[in-house]
Amino acid sequence: MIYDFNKIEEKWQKYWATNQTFKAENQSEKPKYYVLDMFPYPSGAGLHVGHPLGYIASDIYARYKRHQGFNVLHPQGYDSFGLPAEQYAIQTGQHPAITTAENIKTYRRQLDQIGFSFDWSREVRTSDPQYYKWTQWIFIQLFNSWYNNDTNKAEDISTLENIFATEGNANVNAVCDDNIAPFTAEAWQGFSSEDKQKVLLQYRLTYLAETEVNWCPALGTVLANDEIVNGVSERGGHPVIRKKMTQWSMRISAYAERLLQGLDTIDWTDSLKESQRNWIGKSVGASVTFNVKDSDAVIDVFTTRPDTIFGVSFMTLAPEHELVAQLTTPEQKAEVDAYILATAKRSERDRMADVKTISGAFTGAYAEHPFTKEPIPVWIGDYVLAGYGTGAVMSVPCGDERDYAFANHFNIPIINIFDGADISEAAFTDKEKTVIGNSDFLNGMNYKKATKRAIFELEKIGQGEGKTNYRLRDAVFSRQRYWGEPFPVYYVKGMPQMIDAAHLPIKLPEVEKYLPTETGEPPLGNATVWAWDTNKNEVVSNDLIDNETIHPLELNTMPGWAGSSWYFNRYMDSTNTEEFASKEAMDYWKDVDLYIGGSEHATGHLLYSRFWQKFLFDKGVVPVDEFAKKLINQGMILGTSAFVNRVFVETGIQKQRGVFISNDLLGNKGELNDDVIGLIKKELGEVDENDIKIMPIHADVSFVNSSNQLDLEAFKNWRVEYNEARFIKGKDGCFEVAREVEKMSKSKYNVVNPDNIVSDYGADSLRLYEMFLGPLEQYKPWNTAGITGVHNFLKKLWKLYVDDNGLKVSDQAATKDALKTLHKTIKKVQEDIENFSFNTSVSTFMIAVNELTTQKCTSKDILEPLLVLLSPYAPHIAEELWNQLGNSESISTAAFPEFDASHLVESSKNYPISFNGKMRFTLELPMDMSKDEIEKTVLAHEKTQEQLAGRTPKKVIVVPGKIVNIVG
RNA sequence: GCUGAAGUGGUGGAAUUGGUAGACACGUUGGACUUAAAAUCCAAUGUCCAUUAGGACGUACGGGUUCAAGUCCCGUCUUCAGUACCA
Repeated sequence: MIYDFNKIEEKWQKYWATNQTFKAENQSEKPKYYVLDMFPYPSGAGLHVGHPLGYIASDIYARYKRHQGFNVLHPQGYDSFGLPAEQYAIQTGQHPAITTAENIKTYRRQLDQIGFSFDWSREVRTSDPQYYKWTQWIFIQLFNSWYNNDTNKAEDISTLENIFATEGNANVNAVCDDNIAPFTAEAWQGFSSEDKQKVLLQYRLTYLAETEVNWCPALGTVLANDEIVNGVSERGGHPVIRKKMTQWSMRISAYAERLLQGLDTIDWTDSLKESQRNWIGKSVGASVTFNVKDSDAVIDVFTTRPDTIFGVSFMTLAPEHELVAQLTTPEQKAEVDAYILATAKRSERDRMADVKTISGAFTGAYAEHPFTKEPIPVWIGDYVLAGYGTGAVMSVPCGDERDYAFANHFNIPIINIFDGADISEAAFTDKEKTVIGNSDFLNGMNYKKATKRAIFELEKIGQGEGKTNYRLRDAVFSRQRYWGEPFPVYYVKGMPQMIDAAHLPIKLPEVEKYLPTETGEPPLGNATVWAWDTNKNEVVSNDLIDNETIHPLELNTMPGWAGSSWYFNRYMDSTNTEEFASKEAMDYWKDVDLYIGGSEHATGHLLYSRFWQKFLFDKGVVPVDEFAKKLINQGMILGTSAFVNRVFVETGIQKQRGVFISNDLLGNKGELNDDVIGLIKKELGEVDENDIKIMPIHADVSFVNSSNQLDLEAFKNWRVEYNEARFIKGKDGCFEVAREVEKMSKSKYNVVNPDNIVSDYGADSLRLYEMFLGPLEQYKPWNTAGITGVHNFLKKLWKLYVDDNGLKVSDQAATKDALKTLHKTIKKVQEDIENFSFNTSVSTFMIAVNELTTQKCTSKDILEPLLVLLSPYAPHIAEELWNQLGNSESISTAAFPEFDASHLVESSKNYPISFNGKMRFTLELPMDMSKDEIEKTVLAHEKTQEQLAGRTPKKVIVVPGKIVNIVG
């Protein structure tokens, strides 16, 4: 009987589906364990071999936990709103829901054939109205909440209204917009409904505000900071500009401190926590108020170095700062205006790329030093960012490199306020070695003391206080797209109103075109049935809008991260129509025990999800305030791209035909030698050698064999322009390509599809091989050639159980050697799984099978438990053999074999005998031999005498059970 | 610049507490079987020297600690990822 993997795998996949083997129950006597993958966006290209890597790892863990007796929740779903489906809709007119459904079908087929133990009964799709109903519901909860700094949690907006009605807003300690005008209780009661709504909007956890956003004209939408890479859009690489727009924002900044503190309570990778810490960007310092000479205006700054306040020799405002126009003197106006215009023209990208150029302008105004009352010139400069702190800094050139450079450039005096520091060449920035001088009451103090004292003195004169600043900005939540969650929002007199949760979901309307409207409104502006009837509580035609009972609906949709910020909770009770998930289900499953996904989500999905979880926790909706206890990042599988070297002659002949040269004819850096130039001339005729250029061009990796040789016919037929291609072949008559490791991507023609691997080698081979490639978290290149190794292993394993006559497993008692092999394997595999070191356990299985084959082991006592060990990794073959051994139940819940150390006890050890630390020979000695005896035996040995060649050893180190080292 | 991760044969990688560096695979070479090929099996395979016995060198580089260092300490270099004037 041969190992017919295709048949076996199909059989068991069917069995698992029919018997709902992996369906998790919300009640169980067993302890719970929740294993989650980051759910995929179902793209049109389908899965490539890189995608399942993390899924295989989590599946192994989930299956292992089932063997350990846990009730395991291991769900899967789709993050199915997104840009590619919409772009496709724009191009083809095909509704994104249709393409999305098709893509999901492909994904499901591909996932099923790899044999994952997902509980598909809990599948979620973010674009399903039954799912986004609850995304909209959460949005409403956020709208109806404010953040109370006194209780340090989100509270219902009604508690805030009560405070306003009884005492005004003077004593409210809330996270809110800047510059909210103070009002009394009487004033509040006198406000119109619109005025009240305007005020409340400044406190709500999601709010409408005019914000400067990253507008991408090519995509017709706003992008979040983490959707922009190097100044261009992450998807598509289109340019991004700054633009002011009214947008929904999420007051994530309210949770900055808790998001930071929470990191200490969760077991996530250090690098990931570090990126979140940097993103939150906490800095402790002081806010300082500078009065302006001859003006009522004051300039607020934030500084982390209040101890250097006597070193201030100028102030710098961001060019966009609101006071600039007011402060600029008539004499300086022309210069300042010109500077503002120049910086506005520079894109964000230019400003970032060009850090070294110092530029700025003097406003003509002077601020007043809070203590010395000396005048301080006020400058503007684009090294100060409008978006951070107050958009203004007190410049201390002696203690800050940027201020130093700026002062030098514009010949502004530099005051040295550090004792014993040399600032003739550069600023002195070492906080630890700081001794303040030339600073009145701060003289002689170190950084810590001086900081405290400076804040104390500032508070005394009412011109400053200690302050903590966070870099984390509120997140823009509106997108000008079609394929996203609609907001449950309509507008009355320009003020946003929430639709009652009872009427959710508000479904996406049909539109004819998925592009922005001609007036520049988002795609939903094309919808003709997109108005809210407040009497009937339903969406009605726009024609009926009367602004009395029928009002326009919001035209923006929610961003990609909306649906993914809470899906892990929905899996706990995904079909619930009454609640987002039942309390019982959430109390049982609580949180994700193991979350596996890519590190690219560090400051996007993983931060927003933690924010929403904390908010929902504050509202009593979820039972824990961190959603994932442990998180592991899987590395990426990279593609090995193939390049054909195209010979290109600058004068332009031969262009259309294309002449290619084998890679082995070129030097390491692609250089040409005389012989090769001769060959090229033979092919192209007389050309000037200096005009010959070699251009590597991507070739599809499927045309290339494992020896890097190109299938010329396949390449010629690939594209019309290559039909007539000519090839200068290499030394062995073959045509060789150059190879390079790159990200796996369709555009690089290096994608390897798992479907082919599964049909050629089977899902078990694919699973094992993906794990065998290397440590889970590492980036590593894919090389299909190596898969024969694990495939051979499975064939060998099969032969251990089955031969030409069928099953050959016997009831014979296990030999000592076989027991040792088994228990060694149990120990190692268990340790490996718990350390997520899946690559080494594959090796361990190989060693076990090699050993048992040598031992000619047929004992059921050995071979049956071995299947349980293997089943998380290669579940199909394990189920099949388990079944053939006479088990009627699935292997998936069989108990994990118990390790018994007694089988590993050795009676002797093959000691390495070293001389001066260098191993020379080994010597078999009994384990119970004493140290002295070992030393005596080793010294008496003839090989030792040979090594010593008459010398007397100075010292002999004996570590029983480990090593003997002779020094001398 | 800062932060994080890493650097071991031709390749992927192993060595969990300092104790036989290169497990396990791929590839390569040789052999068996075969008319041949595939499949399978066996053997060799870090580099260099040596007919053998054996020896020298060897975990990015330079130092150090130790009987013993891929592993610990100090310094340097390189690669990858994230971040980017954050006051």
